[in-house]
Amino acid sequence: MQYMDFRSLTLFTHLAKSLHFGQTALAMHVTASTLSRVIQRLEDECQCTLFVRNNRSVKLTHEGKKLLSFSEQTLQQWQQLQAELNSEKAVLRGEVKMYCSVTASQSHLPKLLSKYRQQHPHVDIRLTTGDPASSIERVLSQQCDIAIAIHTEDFPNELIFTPIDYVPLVLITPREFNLSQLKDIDWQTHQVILPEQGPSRNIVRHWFQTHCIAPHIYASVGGNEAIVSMVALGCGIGFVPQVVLDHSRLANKVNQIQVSDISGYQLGLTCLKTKRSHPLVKAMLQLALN
Amino acid sequence: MQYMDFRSLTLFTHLAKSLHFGQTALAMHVTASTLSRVIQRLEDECQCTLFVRNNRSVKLTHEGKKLLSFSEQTLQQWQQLQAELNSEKAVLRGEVKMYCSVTASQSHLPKLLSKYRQQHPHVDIRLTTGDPASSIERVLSQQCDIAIAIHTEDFPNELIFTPIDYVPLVLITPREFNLSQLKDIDWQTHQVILPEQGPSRNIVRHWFQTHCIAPHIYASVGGNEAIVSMVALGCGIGFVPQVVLDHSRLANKVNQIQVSDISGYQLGLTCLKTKRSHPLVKAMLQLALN
DNA sequence: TCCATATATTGCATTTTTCGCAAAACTGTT
DNA sequence: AACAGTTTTGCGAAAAATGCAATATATGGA
Repeated sequence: MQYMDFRSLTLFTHLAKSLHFGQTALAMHVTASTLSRVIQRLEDECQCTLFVRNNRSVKLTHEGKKLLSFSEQTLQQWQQLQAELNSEKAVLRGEVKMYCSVTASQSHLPKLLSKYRQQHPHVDIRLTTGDPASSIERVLSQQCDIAIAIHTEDFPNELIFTPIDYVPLVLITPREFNLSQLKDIDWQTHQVILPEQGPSRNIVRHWFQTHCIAPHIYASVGGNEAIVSMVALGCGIGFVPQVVLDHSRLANKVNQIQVSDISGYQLGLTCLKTKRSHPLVKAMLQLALN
Repeated sequence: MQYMDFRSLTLFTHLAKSLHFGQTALAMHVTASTLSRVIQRLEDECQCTLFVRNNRSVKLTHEGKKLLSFSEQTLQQWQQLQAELNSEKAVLRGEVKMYCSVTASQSHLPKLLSKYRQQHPHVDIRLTTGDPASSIERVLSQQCDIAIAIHTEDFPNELIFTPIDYVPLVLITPREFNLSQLKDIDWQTHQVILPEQGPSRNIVRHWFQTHCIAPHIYASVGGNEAIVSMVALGCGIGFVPQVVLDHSRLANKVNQIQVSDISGYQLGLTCLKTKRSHPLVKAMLQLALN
């Protein structure tokens, strides 16, 4: 007979909100298998079912809701106690080197950094921006401590990944083409601007493939901002991440078309596993979870 | 890096009140070594000292007090939640066989049983009374599920022991001898009634030994009640457990003398380790801890 | 209806953690 | 200085947790 612990409660709490084992497992840096067993143990200890789940859906039971309320309250009090106990000691000082794409530095970074600076005003943040594809390499080579990166299937095992946001891809068309729905598009006529590299490259290629479309390629360009520019100029149509568009000055020159069955990608913070417990890094990751 | 768990909190809470590793370890069925390390882990996680301790004294720090208050509150809420979750299921039914001495059945058992019956009215309790020395044997042979027993050094490993009370020994003298202080006693003159067997036998012998006293023995008798009788009759003086005296009708025929440096014994519940998790037994043990 | 896909769970080998015993270290007392 | 009572530590054994890979199962579409 084992005892309730705060880690299990944390996992439970996250799951109770996400209602998705895979996502919670990813966010909390465990495998789905581990998460599944943690929940099983919890149910064993509470002697009741917390989630009604088949392989397709996860729902919180009445008992689960009770535990959730207990759990949230307790964890919150625990955090507060910790804060009290470490109030003096925990004035974090030092330097954190970060890396992210130009886009991310405008979209997701500001909120994160402003919170961070507010909580830890004595920490210096050295930010480098550049090609998002380099994020992982930069972290691995320790050129930076934390990077904003995209989660891929072959994500290196020695890194941890903390999700920040899910970024969908949208199809954009020149405004003057006057296209507003997916079915308006004739893939034989309209030329397409593909991403030359980066994570969206494979996603887009895969999408064309499953739809048995052989697009007329106008150009393969590097950098999502460039795709927006070319589409805005009327060269063709293309897929870009939602955030890129949201922060583009050319957004009003194009039409957005939501494509339901194209997957986006998971944006998050990444750092070396070995640095996960480093106080400055830990504080940043913690922030991303809230 | 491990996480806070409710077992650690429970151990901590007990220790914070007993301020004695050995006692807490005994009460919570772990070794002192384990307890020590649990506390170390706790301190490690809180990043502060919870107890100032050398090998002679244990004191709760300011941080310790904060954690204690958190801990008590949380554990209490947890218990309540568990009660809510299991409210229907947990109507305990069945039979528990108990064994204890006649004295204990009058002194410590009533409170325990009345609480138990109140909480679990559908549980039948079969009580057998008899020689306290047989307690352990009865439990081992499964003639009973739980017994009130005295904790000894060579307590069997396959049993668990849950303390109920510490029973001091007192020196009693016939009222007419008019003795009220230890130093009034001339061990050359006054004859002594020794327990023939039982746990107090060794304690008393040891006490005489460390004080270099070779008592004049009037008689060795079996059963503490008998000692009280003989002392009351004026045959001599002797040591008996405080509880025995408190429940004796002859208490007013003798004088009590507190002897500071004679140890008493630990009274508690005992049962087979294997039965510890049996619901009916568990409920009883739980009761003894409060 | 059957298949492809997404998702939770389980078997198993490995790693990590915990436990208890015995010995050591420490401290106040005789 | 030896002792007695307590806490702590070293260490080997046992237990628990974890990740990977395989399995089971439900859902939606061809």
